[in-house]
Amino acid sequence: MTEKEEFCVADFIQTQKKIAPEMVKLLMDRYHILRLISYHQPIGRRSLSAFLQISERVIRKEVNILKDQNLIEIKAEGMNITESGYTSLEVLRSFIHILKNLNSIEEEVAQKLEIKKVIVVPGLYDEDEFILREIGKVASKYFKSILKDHMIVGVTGGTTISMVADEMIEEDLKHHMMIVPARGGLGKNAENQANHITAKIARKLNCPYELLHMPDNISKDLLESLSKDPNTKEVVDYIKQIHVLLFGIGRADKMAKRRGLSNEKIEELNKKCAVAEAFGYYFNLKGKIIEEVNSVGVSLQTYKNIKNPIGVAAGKEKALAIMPISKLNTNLTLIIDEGLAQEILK
Amino acid sequence: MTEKEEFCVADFIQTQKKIAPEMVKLLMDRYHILRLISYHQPIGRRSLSAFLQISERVIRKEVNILKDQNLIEIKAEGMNITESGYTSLEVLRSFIHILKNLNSIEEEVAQKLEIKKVIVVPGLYDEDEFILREIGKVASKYFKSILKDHMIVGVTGGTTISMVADEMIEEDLKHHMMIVPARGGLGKNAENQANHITAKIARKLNCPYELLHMPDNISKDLLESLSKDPNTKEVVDYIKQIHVLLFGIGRADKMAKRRGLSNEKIEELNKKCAVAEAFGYYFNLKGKIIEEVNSVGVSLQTYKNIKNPIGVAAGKEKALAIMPISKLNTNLTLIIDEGLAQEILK
DNA sequence: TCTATAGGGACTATTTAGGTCCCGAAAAAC
DNA sequence: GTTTTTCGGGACCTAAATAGTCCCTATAGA
Repeated sequence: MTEKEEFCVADFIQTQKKIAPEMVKLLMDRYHILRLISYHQPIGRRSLSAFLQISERVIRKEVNILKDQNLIEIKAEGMNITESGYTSLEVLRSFIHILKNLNSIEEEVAQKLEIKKVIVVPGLYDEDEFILREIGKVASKYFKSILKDHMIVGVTGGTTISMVADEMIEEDLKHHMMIVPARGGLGKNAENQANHITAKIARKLNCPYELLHMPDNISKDLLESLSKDPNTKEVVDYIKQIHVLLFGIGRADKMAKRRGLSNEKIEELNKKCAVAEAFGYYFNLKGKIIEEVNSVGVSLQTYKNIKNPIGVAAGKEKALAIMPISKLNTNLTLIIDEGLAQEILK
Repeated sequence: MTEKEEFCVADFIQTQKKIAPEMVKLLMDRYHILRLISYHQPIGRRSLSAFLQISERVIRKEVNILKDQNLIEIKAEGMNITESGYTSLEVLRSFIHILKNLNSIEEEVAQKLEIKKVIVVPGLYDEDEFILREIGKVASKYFKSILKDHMIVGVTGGTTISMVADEMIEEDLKHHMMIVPARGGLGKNAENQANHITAKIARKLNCPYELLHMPDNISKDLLESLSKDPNTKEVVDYIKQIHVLLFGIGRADKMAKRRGLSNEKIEELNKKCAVAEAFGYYFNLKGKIIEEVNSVGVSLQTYKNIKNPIGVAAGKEKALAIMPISKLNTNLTLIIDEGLAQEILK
């Protein structure tokens, strides 16, 4: 969809919003119902009602309409979304985007943070954890759209980026790319390791990939000796040439905990007003480096030169962390949920 | 709006139709109300209710919503449409077009008649005479869109084409065109004369024009002597070079009456199954010429060579007349109302 | 000045939407 | 194989929104 087309569709939707304002709520409600069914299928009336805080009777009415339109199937074991329902959901996503005027919010955020592009996903992650899946869908779509031949792609870890990988639709792009983890191992959850995500994305896009077999948090001596390992060296060389970096944005406090820093260290970071963590650096609100951890991953200098950094984040609590990160590289594309976008604009 | 864009908008509308089917009636009703207000303003609740066959109470509710959206203004003397209302109406027109799937009907009609292009205007002229104004709007827009520099444009008479001229929006196209009447005087209504319409369109588009000072129906002797008149000759020469012809389509019987033919002649035409009249010729269903009237206007041969003939017609009764006319020149663009389109497809 | 038509208020009848409970069937758990 | 849970759907009643009706006052045009 080009910009101009979207504008034209926007005209239609704005006019409709004027002449039939009731429709907004109607569409949103049904969208939410359909979306939830697609996530939890097969699901029953009562569970839906509990999730959405809409009375069972109303759910029943709405669901019957969706059934009449062949968007869902109702069986004894619950409701399932149909093929037609899936495609409608896809279209509705853009619909809601325009309906909520998220385009202008995107522009505002981009302007405030002085970065290239912002994509806002409708919904509040803080109130609905499933928004993370939406973000994953949108981010993976955008990520795939900017991939080109012979690109070197880096990915970090974290639940958010893990979701991006999960929601990525398999597709053989036929590009000669290389996907590498942008940082070492961190924390205990195997699913959210950069290595694991790297492999998952590479499998979905049918791409070659390399893994980084070392912890993220590492002593200087060990870092040097490991760097002599030819395999590690290869990956580190790739990292230095990354064209596209898909990364999650972390709060300083939470990352410090996950890294297992000592309580004194955490206290110190707090005192110095560290709000964000990225690539082994801790930043204060103004983007100043407060603490630096030895890391084999992307260095600050490398990051600053990346052509296409894609930051993904969900939840209001990330607002402060985003501020300094966006100061590092103006090429940044940020993919966030609506709640976070509102928080940033405050 | 390009084809591709329309397709995209159509996607949105079809999806919306699925997920919120109630919206169709809602939009249509409000569109009709808004349209009627724009035609009759200032108009009151009760008159609107009588026109639309909707109870006064319902009109009142709908009208209040339109007022809340600033689409209309309500004063003591009646309701008036606002600027915002006008632009919404414009967008809604295309909206309804897609909603009713008129694109596919247009294609069907074009295929059946084997002509270049068909534009179907939503609504039934036979049930709502104001549809003629809609047709006028659409036809004048299309007419203007194909005009180019140095074109010679011909226009015929009739109520339909007169409406096209009325609804044409003034605009100085800066083209060096020449507008001429495509036929002589006919009948008694001054407003509907080709001359009058020619002058009106020329004034709206700020173009030079010529008039044809002679009756359409003329004896051979008189035709020859008048043709020697230098002014007449000039116009006749223009007519032979017409690039764009804007013409109405007439039923044989009605045109015969308007021409003032004798009852015997009319009877004769009836016997020979004349259904259509154009440029002084009477045709049967198969496109065969049944009767030829001496005429200074566009000859059959001239018509067949016109690059851009635009035929405009409203009402089911024109269906049979359209058949033979469309056989004469495959470049024909036909602009008709929905009811007539349905009739043609029967 | 009179009359026709305007919008708006108010009350009532009617329809529709929503809350609640129950039932039999079918999975799921045991 | 049996029990338990969860499913959709039917039934019924109340609350609420919607629509019908009538009346009033203001205003524009004859």
